[in-house]
Amino acid sequence: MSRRDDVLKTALELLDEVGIDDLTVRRLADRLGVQPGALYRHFPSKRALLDAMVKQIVSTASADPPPGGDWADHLRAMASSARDAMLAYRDGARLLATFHDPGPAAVAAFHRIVGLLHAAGVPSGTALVAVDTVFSYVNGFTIEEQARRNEVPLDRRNQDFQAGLGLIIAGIRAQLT
Amino acid sequence: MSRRDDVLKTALELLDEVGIDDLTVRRLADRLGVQPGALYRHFPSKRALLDAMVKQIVSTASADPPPGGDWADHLRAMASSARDAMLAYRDGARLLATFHDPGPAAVAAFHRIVGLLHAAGVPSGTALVAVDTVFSYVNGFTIEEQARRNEVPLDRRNQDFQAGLGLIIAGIRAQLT
DNA sequence: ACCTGAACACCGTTCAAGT
DNA sequence: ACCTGAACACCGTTCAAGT
Repeated sequence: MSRRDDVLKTALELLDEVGIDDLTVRRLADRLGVQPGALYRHFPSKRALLDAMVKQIVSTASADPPPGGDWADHLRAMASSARDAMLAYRDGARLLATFHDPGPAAVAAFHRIVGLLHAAGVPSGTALVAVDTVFSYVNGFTIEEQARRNEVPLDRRNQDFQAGLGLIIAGIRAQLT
Repeated sequence: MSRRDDVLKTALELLDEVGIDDLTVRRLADRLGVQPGALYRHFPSKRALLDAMVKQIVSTASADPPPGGDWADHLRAMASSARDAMLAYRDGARLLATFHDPGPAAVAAFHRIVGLLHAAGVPSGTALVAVDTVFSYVNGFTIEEQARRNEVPLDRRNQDFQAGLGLIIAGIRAQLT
């Protein structure tokens, strides 16, 4: 574990404790027992640190499809996995939303699920819209649930999330030839 | 026009020019030709100013349903109107996402459209999920399109937005009794 | 009623210098 | 390689004092 990884790990812990608005270079330095300027030996800027945090969070969203599932199962698994990754840290969804530039793994996963829908009978244009729509929904839903922290119990939020997802999947199913 | 309204109007102009990350009390004071502390005569905090900006933006989202339209037309009109309100200012969606204490007008509009779906044959639980899903989608979509500024032409974004919305509406339609 | 002047406790960032 | 010390240009906020 390099010092850089140590800084990154501590930054994620701090994010989870204080939220993104109070995630400060100086606070992070304090927690590491170091002067603020010392962090710039490991990351060229705060933005670069945030990017590394995003990359770390995104990497936890496993893209493994459930074996034997149909396209709807894959779509549900992918959406749930994305949401879970964001929920793992306080303000995770907001952090990812400000970030632009999906990594090659995310792009690959995106195209794979689009191909799956196409193979299942959805016109490829519609398949693209469908996957985009699901991700807009996941991001919007998760940002909102994290904004209202603990206001609604997790069980209920999970239920609502699946219900909305089911609605979109029903809409996709209606486009099947 | 009170001085408070003048400050609010200038704040919205500044937001549109520099974005929410560079919207600063000091910059705003500078533009108003005033010392930073003077703004606290009109708003108790920056957060209160942002809240007022949100309220102003939300108020432009007209809740008038199109005359003679069915529930799908109403839902489309409401979703488009919400998106248009956010698009009116740079980072509008992000600004609304961080706060979004829905005013009584928004709550009323929400319940009205839920009632419409219910009257059209959607079970009331499903109607609630449907409207929530549409708003999660609208927020997620608009945050993303504003994050990638000008990368995609507006015509294309409008098309994509309507396509995704159509998918969700098709899903709702599939739940009609 | 509205603003100034001046302070306070913060912020991200840079860089010569130390080990 | 990693960090200190010290500075720089910024933040939001407060408040006595002016008009």
